[in-house]
Amino acid sequence: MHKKNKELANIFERMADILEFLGDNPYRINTYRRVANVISEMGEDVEEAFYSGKLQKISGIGASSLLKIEEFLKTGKIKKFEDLRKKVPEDLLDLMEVPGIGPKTLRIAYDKLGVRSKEDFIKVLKDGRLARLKGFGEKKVKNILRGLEIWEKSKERIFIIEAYSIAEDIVEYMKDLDVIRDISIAGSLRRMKETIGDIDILVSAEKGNWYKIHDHFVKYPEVHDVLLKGETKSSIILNNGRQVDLRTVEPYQWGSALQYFTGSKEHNVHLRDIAKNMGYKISEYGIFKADTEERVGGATEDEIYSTLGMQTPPPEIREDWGEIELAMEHKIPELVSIEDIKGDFHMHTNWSDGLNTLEEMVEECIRLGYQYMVVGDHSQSSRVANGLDPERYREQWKVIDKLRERYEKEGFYILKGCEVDILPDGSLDLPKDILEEFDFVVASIHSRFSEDNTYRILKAMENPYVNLIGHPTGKAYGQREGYPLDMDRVIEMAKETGTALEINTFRADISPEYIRKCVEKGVMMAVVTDAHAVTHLKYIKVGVGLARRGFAVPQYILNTYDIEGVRDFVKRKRYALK
DNA sequence: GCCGTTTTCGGCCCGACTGTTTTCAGTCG
Repeated sequence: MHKKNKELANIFERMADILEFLGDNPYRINTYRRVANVISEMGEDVEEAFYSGKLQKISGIGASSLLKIEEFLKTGKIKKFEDLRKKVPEDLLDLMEVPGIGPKTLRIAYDKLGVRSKEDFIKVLKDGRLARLKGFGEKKVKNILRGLEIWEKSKERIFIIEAYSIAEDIVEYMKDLDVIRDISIAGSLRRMKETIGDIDILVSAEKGNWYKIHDHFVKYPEVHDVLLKGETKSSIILNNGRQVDLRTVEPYQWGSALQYFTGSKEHNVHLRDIAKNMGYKISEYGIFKADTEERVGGATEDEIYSTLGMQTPPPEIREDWGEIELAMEHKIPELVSIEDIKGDFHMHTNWSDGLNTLEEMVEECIRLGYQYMVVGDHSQSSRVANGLDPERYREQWKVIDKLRERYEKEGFYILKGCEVDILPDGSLDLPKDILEEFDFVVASIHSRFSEDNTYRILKAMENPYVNLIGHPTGKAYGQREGYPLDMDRVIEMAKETGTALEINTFRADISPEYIRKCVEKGVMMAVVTDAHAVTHLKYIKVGVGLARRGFAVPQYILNTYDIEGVRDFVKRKRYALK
């Protein structure tokens, strides 16, 4: 994220916390949070947006916020924030994030027990002084202490792939019960957000079976702690520290509940606003006429949206970043889907740093229903990854040729490829004579991660044999921020040279905003797993989710083309640039 | 603090769960 966006968003978030502690108007507090959210999610530099006048047009950011933003951009500070922060100890604001602790609790501890720091607060929890106050008690204190433990453990959000596999396991476990009618992942995970807070799972069943379902849920073998257990909602903490929420609804409420719990919050707020203006009311129980309370739908998500005269936006784009307006005009295109994917362009075998053999990778690709795959082991300068020199690539090709004899009869194609290093000067780690023998070449940067690498990528794209730029931004989730990069120039050059850009499932290194830009400019992209093991390959559906968040249509996703289309793509660039 | 083809003032989502309560307050999503 752009640095100033982050700073500004934090300030607005902080001001909201302070105002909440002070007992200010909740709607003002909500506004501050909304502003923080818009700034952090807008995907472009807040300073540029301010001076281009774009920021002024965004609904939810009014005159007063704009003044504060301007003040920050000019002076680096906001006076109102400086004044406010003197009124509340920093420590107490941090504690507001802890599950079970809210502003009212802290305020009482502050006023009645003189609590000024985290240590003070833990002390009054443990010595029983808080428990003796009116409205408090043993259990409340115990809950807060447990909340503190959980908070320490899971401060960060989880990467989508980890969340996805946890959620899939639980869904499988829940399916043991035959009384469940529908079950789905909801929340930010269904929206395929790059990082996930809590995992939400939604179930529909006849009301009489709800108790049984929640009972089964809290007995999941990986449960460390049960936060709450009810007839409609339960929450558990797993041994790995992750929280999972389960909700139950009646089958006739399935669509409205799924819509509601998928969010995003911003999408739902906007949608409810539209519904209200049209004389409807939406809740997790259905869509109702506002005046008569008559229920007009809610069994499916489509019933909700179509009642409002809208297309149903795919979950991945429900972020209130323009999808609602498009849905009203019925202009959301058919986005790329997992069914469109005919192959994977980037994976490693045990010839370099992969875990599995070539044949094992082939078998899994066939199991996934692919028509082709690109074997893309590292090149020689990636020594830690056991990169291949030309001689070893040629040996690997002999193995591939053998496998081809067997599989091409079945209509499955193994493409000879590589992930060639882009060297510091932008040249490639392999000579021309071998490059031209590959069917498909991925080129990536694996060194000098802190420098501006724009020129290296631009130069690599000018090479007629480079078909795909691997993890273009260099970001590796949880390990590394990306290197400084002029992504707009990269996108332009990709268009000019006929090179594709990678949507890398395990790194999530290209943001939805840039994917959207690629689609607008007509730049080809490829969804890849960058799999280093057989078990990684199936997560391509997460990569497709990331692509969908960027409004990617099949036309600009290379995996949707058949083997001939892929070969044409490679040929076109070679002819054009040679 | 923000917004307005009903409004420039008066709304802004609201229901579930828990704990401490005898009817509700705080927190969460």
